[in-house]
Amino acid sequence: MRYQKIPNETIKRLPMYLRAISFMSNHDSGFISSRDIADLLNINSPQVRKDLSYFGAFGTRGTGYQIDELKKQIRKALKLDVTQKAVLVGAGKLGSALSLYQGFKIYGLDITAIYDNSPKKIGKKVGLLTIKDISTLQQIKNNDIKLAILAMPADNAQEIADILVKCGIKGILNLAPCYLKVPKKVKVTMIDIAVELSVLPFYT
Amino acid sequence: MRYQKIPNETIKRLPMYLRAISFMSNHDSGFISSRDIADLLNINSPQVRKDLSYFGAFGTRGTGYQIDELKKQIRKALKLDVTQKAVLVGAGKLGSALSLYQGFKIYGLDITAIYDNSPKKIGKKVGLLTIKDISTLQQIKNNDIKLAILAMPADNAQEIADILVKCGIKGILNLAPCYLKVPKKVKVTMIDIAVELSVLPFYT
DNA sequence: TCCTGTGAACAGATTCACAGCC
DNA sequence: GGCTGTGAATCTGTTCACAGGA
Repeated sequence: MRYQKIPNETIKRLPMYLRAISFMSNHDSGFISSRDIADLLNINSPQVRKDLSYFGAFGTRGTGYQIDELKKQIRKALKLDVTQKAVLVGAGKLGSALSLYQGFKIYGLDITAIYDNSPKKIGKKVGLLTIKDISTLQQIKNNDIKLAILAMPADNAQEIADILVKCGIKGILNLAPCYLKVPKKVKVTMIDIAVELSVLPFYT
Repeated sequence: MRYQKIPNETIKRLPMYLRAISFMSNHDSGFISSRDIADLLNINSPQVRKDLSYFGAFGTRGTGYQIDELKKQIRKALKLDVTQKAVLVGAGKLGSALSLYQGFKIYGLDITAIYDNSPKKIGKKVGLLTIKDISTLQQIKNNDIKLAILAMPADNAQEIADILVKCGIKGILNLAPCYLKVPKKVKVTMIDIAVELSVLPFYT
């Protein structure tokens, strides 16, 4: 395989492949084909093969992909072969829902701390984590945490984002309905459920 | 303007423009330029103009777009000029967070009901809504509801989706980490926060 | 001069067809 | 026969340059 720039769209699909494989790990043969994956995600199979081929040729012609090997390769491609620590800011309903969510595990993501500014919440437990005072957010600097989830109202999200960037955070998942200004080296993904819902009527 | 197919990417950006405008409604002049919008969203201004031009030419050269008119036109393009009713399935932490979220308003989206299967929750209130028994979900058939949000575990999401489709739902926002099989005429958007987070390390 | 509207050039992503190996 | 890997063709979306009106 010659070097090619990897499309962003490919990167977005890789975690979906990983989950699809987890769904099907009960495949008795230990192998899975590009078509198996494609059917589950409603895409076509050359797409799956092309995506995977950007990272090497680890399938077997006539047989498919060995499941454990494929998982390992996708994790490696996404840099998820080491556990990635994340910090959660905001312990409202959304934040606590996320801290209890088990779906991060298959990606090797680990929510290591949760912060809030409400005195009522600080010190309380959600799952295994104790909610910490947001004014102590700088602590994360020493803990090799590269990811953050912002699950808080929009009004002081920028302020928190600035602190996170200072603490060396490299990627932010922003669930607050506002646009964050960050240095170019920091990657921000924004999810706004209202935006996603508002697009649906167009297609009806 | 001649007829052209409207890119999906354009449709995704329109609600963002709408929110950007809402942010800036305090613009004293009553006008806003493509550059104002572009700067806020970190995109470039010809993109904004091209997107808007698919739906007609409602700007004024030298001046920009009249804010109220622009809002009206974007709402119309997205079919949000009438209130779109949505039903929420799942009254866990995520579901109740959504039912209390005020951000749907600017899009004319109205959460009209919330359902759950837990006897503990049925009958309780979240905000202004009373949680209804999921076994009565068919009620929505008579109420001109075209949208649904699935905020529930993956295990019986497909079953609920089937009922929703039978009830005439045209668009589903799926927050459960599973792929839904629905007829082609039904549009499904899936949001998986773990997937979004798992993509970030690649870019670090 | 300022800013919109838009065809044309360009860049990015998907699909396809098929060679190659099990 | 079955399934992968991949260049080439196609399709989709973005950027640019500039004409033209306020």
